[in-house]
Amino acid sequence: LKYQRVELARSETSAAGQLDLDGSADDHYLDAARDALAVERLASPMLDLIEERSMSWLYEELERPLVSVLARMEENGVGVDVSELRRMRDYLVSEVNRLESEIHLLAGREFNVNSTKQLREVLFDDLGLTPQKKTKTGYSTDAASLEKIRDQHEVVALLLDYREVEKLRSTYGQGLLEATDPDERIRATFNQTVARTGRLSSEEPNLHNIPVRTALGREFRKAFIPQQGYEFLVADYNQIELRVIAHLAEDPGLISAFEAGQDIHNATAASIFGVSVDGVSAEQRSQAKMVSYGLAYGMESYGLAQRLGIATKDASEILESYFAAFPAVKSYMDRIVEETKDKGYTETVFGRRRPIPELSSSNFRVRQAAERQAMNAPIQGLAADVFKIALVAIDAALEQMQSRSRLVLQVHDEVILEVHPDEAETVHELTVTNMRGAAELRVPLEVNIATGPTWADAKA
DNA sequence: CGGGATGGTG
DNA sequence: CGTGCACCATCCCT
Repeated sequence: LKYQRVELARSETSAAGQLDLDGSADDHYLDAARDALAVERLASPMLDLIEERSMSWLYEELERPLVSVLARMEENGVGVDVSELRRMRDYLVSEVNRLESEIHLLAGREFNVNSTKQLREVLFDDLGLTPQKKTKTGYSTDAASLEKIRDQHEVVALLLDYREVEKLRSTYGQGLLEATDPDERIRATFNQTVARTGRLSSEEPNLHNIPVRTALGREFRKAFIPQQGYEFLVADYNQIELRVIAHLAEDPGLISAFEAGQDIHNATAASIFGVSVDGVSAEQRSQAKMVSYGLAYGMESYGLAQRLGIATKDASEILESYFAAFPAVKSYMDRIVEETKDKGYTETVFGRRRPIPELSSSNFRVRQAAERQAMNAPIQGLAADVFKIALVAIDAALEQMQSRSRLVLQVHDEVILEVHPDEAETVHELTVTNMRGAAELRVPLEVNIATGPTWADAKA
């Protein structure tokens, strides 16, 4: 147990024995006593460090108040419709069984479909299909690789279906039921000090990755419900990371698109492909979306090509067009990498730091990964700051009005409340106001908001 | 137990 | 040559 200038040696724990009044010494008490001692010893030097690094606002006004907000959310938990969950699990179990049998039939033998090792043998040895990329242990069987050999054998499409259904069955069907308390609520742990960018994370269970992209997966959101007589209110930031990029890069084109309230992906596509905003095709909009998000993470033409299913050369042209249309974004990315190299860490306007020492690595790959982190951390970090400010403010506003409505979930840029009908209008209003007003960026913050009887229904 | 592969979210 | 950030859970396998 060691931190900076303070070290609490193992021997110190013997002093904790003094708390053991009845003599029935127990590891549990020793641990608690050691924790208490550690806090006592660490508080002062750590507060000094916070002050020294000008992080007092971040700590006193944001992170510390957030502790009790998250504690309340954890304690409340979120309601689930257990019979709906069971129905889904049962359906998924039967589908998995059906697909497994069909796969065994087509493969010509029984094997564990969940074992990549066995699956590899079946696909590439028995059936002689064409391997795509490699992993550390052999040929890859991931979805992208299977997609490329879909036409070589009819079992491949079934495998892709199987993977989707088995994922939903195990992680969500079975997993969420096992995580449900007797009062039919799920209580996750929200970690405040795990994600290096300042985001929150959720574990046991992870409520930050409940499916939404496929129709079948999205069904799980129907099982998340408010307490009897209440309604869900879901509010999320519209394009917060792209707005943060516009803010940080001070890019005139991005800023004016957001100020004009344009559909940002349409506007981006129009700029990249040199067409009018009305003349953007669905494919162009979709490609523009991939470019916008990809670049926030330092994606290169190869990666873009993989995701768009086009030639690297074409992807490279699209990227060039993007940076030509939004030149400030390019210079911002270059600038932030250099700055981070000098300082050794990235920093958000609210003072949140992320050290990135690997920027000086002699290993090219490590250094390149570090550069991408340096590009991404200020963006994801500032978005996280803004979101946390809103969360604390919403909670304070609810507290102040002695509300019966309460926060039950948050997912990076989205908050979910269960709202008492009498408070619907007030809570709607305070949620939007506090989210929009969380920070003053060079572009407006917009919030989508909707209500409904389940998480699935509360989508605008 | 822990690493690797895979895949779910923002 | 390798190729997008941040997480967490499940399953296999050693």
